[in-house]
Amino acid sequence: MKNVTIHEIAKALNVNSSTVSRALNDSDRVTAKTKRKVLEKAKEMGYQRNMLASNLRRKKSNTIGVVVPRISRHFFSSTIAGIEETAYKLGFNVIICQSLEELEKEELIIENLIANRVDGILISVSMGTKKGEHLANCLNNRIPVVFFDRHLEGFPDMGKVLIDDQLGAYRATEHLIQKGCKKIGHFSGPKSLLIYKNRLEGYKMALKNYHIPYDESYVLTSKLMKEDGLEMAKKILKEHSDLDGLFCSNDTSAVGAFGYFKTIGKRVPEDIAIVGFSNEPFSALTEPSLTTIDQSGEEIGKAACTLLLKHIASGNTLITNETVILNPKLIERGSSQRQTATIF
Amino acid sequence: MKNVTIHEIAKALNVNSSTVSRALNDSDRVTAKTKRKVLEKAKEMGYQRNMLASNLRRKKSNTIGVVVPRISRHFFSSTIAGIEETAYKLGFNVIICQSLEELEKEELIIENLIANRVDGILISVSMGTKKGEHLANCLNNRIPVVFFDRHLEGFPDMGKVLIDDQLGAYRATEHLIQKGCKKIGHFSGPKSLLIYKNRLEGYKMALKNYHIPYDESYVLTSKLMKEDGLEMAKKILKEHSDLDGLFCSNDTSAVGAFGYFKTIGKRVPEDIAIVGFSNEPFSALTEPSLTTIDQSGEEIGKAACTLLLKHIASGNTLITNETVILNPKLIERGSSQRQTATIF
DNA sequence: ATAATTAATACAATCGATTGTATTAATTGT
DNA sequence: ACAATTAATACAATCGATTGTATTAATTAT
Repeated sequence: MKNVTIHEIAKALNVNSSTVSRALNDSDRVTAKTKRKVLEKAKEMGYQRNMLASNLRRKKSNTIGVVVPRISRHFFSSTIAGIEETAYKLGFNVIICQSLEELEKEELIIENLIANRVDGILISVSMGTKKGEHLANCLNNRIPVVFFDRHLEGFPDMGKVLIDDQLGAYRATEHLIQKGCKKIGHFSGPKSLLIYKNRLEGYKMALKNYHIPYDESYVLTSKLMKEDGLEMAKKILKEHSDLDGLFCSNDTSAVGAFGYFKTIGKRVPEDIAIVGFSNEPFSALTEPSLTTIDQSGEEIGKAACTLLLKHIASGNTLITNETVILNPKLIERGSSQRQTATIF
Repeated sequence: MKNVTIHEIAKALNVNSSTVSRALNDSDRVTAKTKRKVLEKAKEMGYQRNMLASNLRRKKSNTIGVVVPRISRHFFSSTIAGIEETAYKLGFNVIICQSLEELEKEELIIENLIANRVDGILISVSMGTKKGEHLANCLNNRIPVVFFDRHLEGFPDMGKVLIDDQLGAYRATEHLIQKGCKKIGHFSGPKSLLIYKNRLEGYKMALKNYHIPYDESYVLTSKLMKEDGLEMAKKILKEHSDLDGLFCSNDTSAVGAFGYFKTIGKRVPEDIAIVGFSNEPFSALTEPSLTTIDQSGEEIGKAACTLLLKHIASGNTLITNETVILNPKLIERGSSQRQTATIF
């Protein structure tokens, strides 16, 4: 069975293919009656518009490319959910690609997205991405780029959607203080990553604001795996048996600490209140459930996609350093629900 | 800056665009010297091949469409990872779409994939998908379809990659028996879904094989949320205080049961051993960690993609009911590690 | 040295939809 | 009723790459 094109329809109806095209696109240059006839015939013949041809002619693909390090990470998949929802509403398709944290693959992906003439690109760069020539190349091809979450410095012509890590950490720490904690520890991550530096800053700032002295020995650094959490919990308790609150830079390490506290009979949250960071899906499932900071991947995705589509719609006036900073949200759960110390 | 096409390159080098095209495609109809010249010029001019034009002409998009209910579910995102890896190796692009469990959206997606002339479609149908006209329509357009995980009955011309749920459940139950459990409960899901029926069957079969009488009252049914797990745990213990093993049809409900057992002082695994199903990322993080059945999304994705690409490569000889059934794997963790009862 | 063969490149049609311009048909005004 | 205007449709070029066929150049054979 041959592929049905507008030309077949035109022939069958004895009209010109341009009329068919206009009818299918609901142009006002064609009568309602003709439209009806065309639509009918199209359905009858099982016509499926060829987007390749359409896109080629219009020089628009109505498609945006999304590049993330790894699709199976919850944060990214929820980001994608947000992007998809937004794009979908405006009739855009989404091509999703994963760099697997490798610059080389990321470069290939970008090359490919350009070749496919996407209308724009959303990217959260890989850990291996130090330089951004491949991204600059997008702009050369008049394809706007918006970073979300992980971004590169020095690209003023690209939009950015970031989360305020410092604020998130501040809120987490403040929450612990408001729950009556006086001796609050902090598990930090590799200082090479900006997010962990910012979270540490937020922690410090909250302490300062509430007149709690900052003590370096309350801050431990690791890769924040579950085992690290356990080890750090052990270590911090040995040094500070009076610990009554803990703010972890991610949920995984919080779960590790959790486990250790339980084995030695410390109760959570009665003896030690815990707040994590990220709101991983499992943090609602722990016992007690884990208070944490929600980065809302969905929100980030929506914001990034909105920013990108706005610029596409504006006919690609280059994005001059437009940066959206989102506020993370505290998700209060069991691990921090201790009776507030009565002050009066 | 104008978009560079093969024609610009041709003009610049004073050759014909067909020669440029062939040079770029490394055809043997053009001299090595000319190829070199063309490649050089192409790079110099910043040429980016227009895939839309190429695909239109070749009537191939080198792209496959993937449709899943929800990208943020770990199982699906790991499936996609497997698909991507396989497709990528063979030079195929992947368009990922989510139906959000709605037939209507799924239909739109399929429509769109056909319009974009994808070379094939991989789909795990939505819960709302009862009929498959939209999928039949793919075959009408000579686009092969392969189901993975969730499939529709009555489509002999589409490939299928499934997991043997019954076997998985059998292994889970057998494992509990081998760990010395005698009174094994089972949390089942909505019986409308085949997977839960099959898991129940596997549970029964294991009991039978090991001469343990099947008792209906040891099987509870729910939607398998965390709260359901907690409730069911409470209920089953009330009726059967001698419960010493529990096989849950998913990890989430297992975590719920977990929590309840702990609050009433039942130890896991010493008093009650637990096995879940799915190997969600959080199941390695619970305390103790959860023994479970791994469905290996990656494997399924790879298998499905391989099957599809095989048929695309074969020039779309229709897939006559090729079905691949994968074996789930038992992941032994803490929640089932009790000393094996000495028999002698 | 010329015919025969092969290699290298040029020409032109094609993929299917879109769109500016031209043409014909229908409507309105006077 | 005829010109003027507007509505509806037809024509033809275009998007950029591919590919079968034709042509020219280079090589080999006789």
